[in-house]
Amino acid sequence: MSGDQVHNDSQIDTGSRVNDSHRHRDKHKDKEHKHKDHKKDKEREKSKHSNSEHKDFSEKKHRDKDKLKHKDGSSEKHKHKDKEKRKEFKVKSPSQEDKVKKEKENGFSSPPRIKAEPDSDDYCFSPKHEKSLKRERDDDDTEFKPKKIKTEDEKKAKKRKQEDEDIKPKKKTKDKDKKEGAADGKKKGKKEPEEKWKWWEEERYTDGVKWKFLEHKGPVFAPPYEPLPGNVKFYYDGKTMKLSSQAEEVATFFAKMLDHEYTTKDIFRKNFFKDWRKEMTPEEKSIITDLNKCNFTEMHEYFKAQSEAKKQMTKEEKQQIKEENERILQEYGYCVMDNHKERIANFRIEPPGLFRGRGDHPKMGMLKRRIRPEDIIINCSKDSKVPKPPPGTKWKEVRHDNKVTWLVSWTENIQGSIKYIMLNPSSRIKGEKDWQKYETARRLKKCVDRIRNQYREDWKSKEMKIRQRAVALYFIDKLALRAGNEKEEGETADTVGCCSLRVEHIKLHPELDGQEFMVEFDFLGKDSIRYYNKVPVEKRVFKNLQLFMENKQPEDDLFDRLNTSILNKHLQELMDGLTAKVFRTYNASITLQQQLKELTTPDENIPAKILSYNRANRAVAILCNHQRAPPKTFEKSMQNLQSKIDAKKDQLSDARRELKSAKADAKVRRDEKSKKAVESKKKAVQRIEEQLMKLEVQATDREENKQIALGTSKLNYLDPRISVAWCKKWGVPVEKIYNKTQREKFAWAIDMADDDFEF
DNA sequence: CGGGGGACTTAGAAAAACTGCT
DNA sequence: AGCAGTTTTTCTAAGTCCCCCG
Repeated sequence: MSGDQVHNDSQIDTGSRVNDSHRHRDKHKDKEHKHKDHKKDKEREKSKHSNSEHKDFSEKKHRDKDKLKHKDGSSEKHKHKDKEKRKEFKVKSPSQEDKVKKEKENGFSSPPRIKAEPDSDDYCFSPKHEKSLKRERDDDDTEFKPKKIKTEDEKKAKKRKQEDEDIKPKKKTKDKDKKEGAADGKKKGKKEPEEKWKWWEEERYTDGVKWKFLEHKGPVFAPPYEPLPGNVKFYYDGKTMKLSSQAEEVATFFAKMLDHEYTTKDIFRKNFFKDWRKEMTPEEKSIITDLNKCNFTEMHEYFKAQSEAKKQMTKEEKQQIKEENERILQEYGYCVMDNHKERIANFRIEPPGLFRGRGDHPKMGMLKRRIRPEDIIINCSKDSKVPKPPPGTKWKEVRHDNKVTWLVSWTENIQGSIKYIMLNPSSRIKGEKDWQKYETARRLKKCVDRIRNQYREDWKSKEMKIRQRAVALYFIDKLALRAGNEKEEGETADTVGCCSLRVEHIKLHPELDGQEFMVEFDFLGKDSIRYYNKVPVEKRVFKNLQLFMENKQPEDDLFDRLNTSILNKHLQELMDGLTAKVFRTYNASITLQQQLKELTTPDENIPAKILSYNRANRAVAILCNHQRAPPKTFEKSMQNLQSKIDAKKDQLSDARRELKSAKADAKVRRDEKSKKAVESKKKAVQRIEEQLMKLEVQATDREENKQIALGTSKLNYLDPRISVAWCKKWGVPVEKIYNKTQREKFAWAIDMADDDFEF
């Protein structure tokens, strides 16, 4: 952990980093000039500049010189094709695999080190289970009731428990009833008393198998299109025009978005119009030739009125809708996987609409078409009840693939990618993976010093490729950059990650703001969020960057001999399971842990502790560049808070004044009653002071959080056990840190982390 | 070995739900 | 009760990484 400090210092700060240019849709627009042929350019560049590249690597010349050689070089690592080891859960050849798997922490093979409990040993599997898939769907080994046993769960460990509440997959049958949801109608009041299934105390599948039994009801489709009432007109070129249902539907998509800025964007309009015309009848097509002559305002008004009306609905009506939703949730929102009822994340098929990518997306405005049953692939187990397609339709395919976790998939028409319906984060299948992710990051912690030393050595390598790899890895480690896969030109917004950085994305300053060897980063990352940062780097890195940039055009790749696949292959050799993103997880979690240590003051009250927690969380969010648009109501809400604070201050001075006079009074009168009065005034002052403090803390927290999004890191990067341990250590209720959903997702951590957990 | 497909994680915005007033 | 403000949930785009194929 000591080794981390070095890094952490630089990682934390970054006050300068978040700037107000939240998302730069346009910023790079001009330079976005034809990267079209960028890829080819790159090749060209390589040969063109090959000389310069070599000058430093004299004896390597022949090696680097021509691409052929170059390729050989890379093929070295290629031989490690036997990433079998990585594939721990894959079907393995029994022999060599065994030793490998030993190392696996939550790795689905070795006895889970879970609570590191001494007594859990006897529960370690005897080798024989080993390849057997545990978790048969023995419908009834219910016997055992996992009670709350926290510490002495030795016993629980040995047997697999089965939650009483979980259903018996077999018998569940067609109870479409489910009115129970509606029955005890009173919102959250429902009973939820059942014991939760502790999947983390069970054995895991060791081979690629993800489940043995899977049954579900299939997806919920988007409601069919309801044509507009006759009085809502569309006008073309000033004249009213009745559209065919098909064309009208697409028109409504546009009409609904009318007050969005992007309906004014050229690309959006162009893409929309093109796709809209495809939906028109030949007549419509011949008439409607110019989007600018289309008038959607009546439609737009109509939808506004609709949503207004919806808000005005009576309580009863709203309640009814709510109940209907609950019914659908009960019917379609759950599946049975291996004896347990699990929540599905997104059981509704995405409705049709106009695609809006993030940032400057070349496909914005295109029509996202309606998904029909014929587009849907169902995945479930052979012995389950296969979901029925809506009457008169069929599924595209029903398959039974238990090597994947999805229940439903379809191909989306904008990018041609596959979309899935999968389980909720609270499910076993997601939770195990999440847990495993943090275990991998903790393994990195054990060898990160070695890896850092190695890449520092590699900065001096004679091979260009290795130097590039080493510098890129340094950025990934120090700055928590994403790997940066290459993307297809023209298919998506122009964003980059580490390996895909271009020369134009960094500036070198031999000296800046009084510091030497500064690198200024400015690029659009995932979701077109701008990354802007000025960092001092080591001299060697700086020199290398100069070298990499020599004789290149701004639009050339900075690391022209590197890509994520090369990098990850290398990482895989350094540590089993290591990939670029593990560094983000590791650095995020270790930063949280270290910041919590640093910021928590033992005798502070709970609100102050929570502020410290949020600050630690914030340090991570800044490191990972998790930004958000400042809430529209931010200024106002800040003002409100401030006036609350002012009011509270007034109240406080009033209370103090009263206390004073009560004291004086007591001094004079010296009776019991006045003494009591003093006491109560004192209490009041104290109470108000506390309230004031709370408000002030809140204000600070909010201000500091203006454009920082904490959620992403909390949900995806911070080992929840660190937070849970911190809560336990300082007596902060875990609900203060995690809301209900989050507690469900992190149930495993809440259950297993003690106050002394160390990442 | 490079390109593409596939599966799964990570991401911020928007919608919906909730809360605490007045 | 209606709201304004805040928090939670939903939504789905956009990444990562692996595998397979030719």
